[in-house]
Amino acid sequence: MASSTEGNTRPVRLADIAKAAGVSHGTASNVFSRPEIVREEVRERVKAAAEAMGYAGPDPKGRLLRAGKVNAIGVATTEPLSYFFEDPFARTMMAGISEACDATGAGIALVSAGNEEKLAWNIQSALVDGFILFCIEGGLRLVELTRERKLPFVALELGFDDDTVSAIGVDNVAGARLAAHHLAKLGHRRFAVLSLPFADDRTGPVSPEQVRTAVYPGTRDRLVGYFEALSRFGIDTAGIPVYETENDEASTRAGLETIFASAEPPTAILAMSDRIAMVAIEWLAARGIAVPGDVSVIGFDGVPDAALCNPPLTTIAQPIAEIGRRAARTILDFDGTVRRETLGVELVVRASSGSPPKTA
Amino acid sequence: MASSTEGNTRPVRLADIAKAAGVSHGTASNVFSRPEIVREEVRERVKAAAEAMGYAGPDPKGRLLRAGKVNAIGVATTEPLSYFFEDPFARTMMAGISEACDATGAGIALVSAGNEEKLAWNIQSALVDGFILFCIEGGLRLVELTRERKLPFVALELGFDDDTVSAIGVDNVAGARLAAHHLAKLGHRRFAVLSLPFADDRTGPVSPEQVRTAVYPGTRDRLVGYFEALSRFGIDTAGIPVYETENDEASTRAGLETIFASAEPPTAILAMSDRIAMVAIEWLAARGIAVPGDVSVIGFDGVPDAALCNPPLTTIAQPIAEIGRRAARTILDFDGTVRRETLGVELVVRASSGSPPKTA
DNA sequence: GGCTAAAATTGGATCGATTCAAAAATACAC
DNA sequence: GTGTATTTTTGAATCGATCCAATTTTAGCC
Repeated sequence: MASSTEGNTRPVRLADIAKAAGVSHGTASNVFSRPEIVREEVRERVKAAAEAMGYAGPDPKGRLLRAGKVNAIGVATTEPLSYFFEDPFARTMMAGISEACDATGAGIALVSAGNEEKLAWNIQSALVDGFILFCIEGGLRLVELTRERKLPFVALELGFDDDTVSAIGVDNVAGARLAAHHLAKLGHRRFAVLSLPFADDRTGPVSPEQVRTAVYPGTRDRLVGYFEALSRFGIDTAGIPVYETENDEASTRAGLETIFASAEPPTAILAMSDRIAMVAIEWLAARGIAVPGDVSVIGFDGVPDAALCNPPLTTIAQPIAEIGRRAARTILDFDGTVRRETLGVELVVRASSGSPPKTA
Repeated sequence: MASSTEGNTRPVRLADIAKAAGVSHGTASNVFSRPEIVREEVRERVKAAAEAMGYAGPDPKGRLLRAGKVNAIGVATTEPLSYFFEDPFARTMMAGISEACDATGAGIALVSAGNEEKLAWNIQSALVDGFILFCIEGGLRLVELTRERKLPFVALELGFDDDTVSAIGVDNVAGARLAAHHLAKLGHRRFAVLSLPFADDRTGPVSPEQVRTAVYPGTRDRLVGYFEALSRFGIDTAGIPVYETENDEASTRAGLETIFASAEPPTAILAMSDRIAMVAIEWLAARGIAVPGDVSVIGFDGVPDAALCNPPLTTIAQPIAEIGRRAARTILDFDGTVRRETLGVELVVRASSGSPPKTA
């Protein structure tokens, strides 16, 4: 109905209005991209023609090819797209990325896909100037896929061992050491670890052998840090149960069931993420186990929610938003070099950790 | 250093490897887009040439121009980009949009900008097949800007009066009626309204005159709903203080200060968003005013956080994620028609509302 | 009016691919 | 060995703009 929404046939190109206005396509182009260099009378004539023919303005598809730059950065993950809006860690990271993008006026393109094949296609065809990779599960594959594009990219979080890829993350060993040291110093001697995945698609108790061959360096480093600190307190780390979760509710609960089925349950839980820690706190509360009265819990990440849960979570805080900002800048100001940054972490003591019970 | 990251000179085009492999560019193109139709021997030769020359695969920029479809939908707002990841309402909406996009393999491009001019440019140059508009402040302008692109788009939330634009939202009048009715039925007689903006860049107490000329229909409708329901209880709506906030902490607090400075403060607060309501609850708690003992608070939206605050918030729940899903589908399955949908809302009674105090 | 400098306009080349009708190569049958 | 059917390959046309060197117009001045 309305003259503006024909919706059917619509091949109005710049060349069409150029012809209609009786000027060359060069001039027509200038009317839109550098209006100041075309004579007013001509400019108005072209604009009028554009208006009359329902021209939508220069099509960015055409401009893109010539210009080369998209002015958007892609953020990719193997998780579903909703991960970006639901996971607290991802959200905080995205807020940091957003900030850097806002500052330069760049856009953000979210890339993800259900299956491998679609993911590959989506990465190959994403219209972006570079990628930030959320290397959760399948991070290695994600890096490989992205490398094919030969665009700048930076891996987040899991410090990739591969020195040829740019990465920004934290010192996981140091952070984990801080966490374990905090609890050991409070007097704890019986620990359990609720871990992030060591490799793709695994879950369950972990043997030392499996730890050694861990695919995800971040997970491995955190465990190394825990054990290093505990060893210094004379604790036999070989006896500490390590349960691998998928950083979700179901697998964490399963881990807790296993761990607390033991004859000598732990008085302290080292959780490799705040999400795991918060599920643990909830599970313990539901079982009538006091936190930190009976069991202390420490998380890892320092997501905003951790301060709000009950009791507030003691955790190792990463500068999440800052990592995001730096990642975005790495792409935005790409200079052709590999950039690997390790940021510091911080122990944030809240109410979920305390001395072990006297009876224990 | 690494052969893959030269980063400097890199104009390897499909045509280059075609020449190197001694085939036409048509055949070279087929090797990547329809490998099954080219003879194996040739296919391998071309692939080898591509590998040798460090070809990154067909550049999507080139393909795009020919193909026409981007396979991504743009989500635009006048707020900063971080809004998508920080605001609970936006997040829930985005989760719904994500779901629909995941299902069809489409990507999401986030569009925003600090100032008007940049926003216009970003919308004009966004590489997307259509837009979903978060019409918060400046929604009208956003719609105008987007209309220029002549791509399918749908406005969210604020039921646009303009019947020529597709929109998905809820029945604000009905929802507000539900809210006011709930509180009035509990016995409340002294109300205050903490409102969303009525027009761009405003804040402060609102006169009836201003309400009538409200620019944002959503805000207006909610107020109409409140007043309608209260009138039925014989309450003089003209005496109800309406304070316009910007849906943020500062302006909401300012509103509360004003409202509770009155000689006869309200026993019930009608907040037009959960965010406002949650700030109000916090503010009241800090002043030692019991919720719902002294003052009842009801929100609007039904964001997930509302169930977790203390006390849990009574609110009017919109099917936020469903709105998002439908909006995305409207773009993805665009058929050239204007689509306007109004979804139902639901009163969710939690602990923030109760009978007014006896003394009042 | 004639001349020069400055401003505006032109139109071909380019960005990097895909498409498709026509031509060439190969396979098969007799 | 020839003719037909089938599979491959070719190369010009197209997608929609921007850029820029060359050309044409206009402006300014004597």
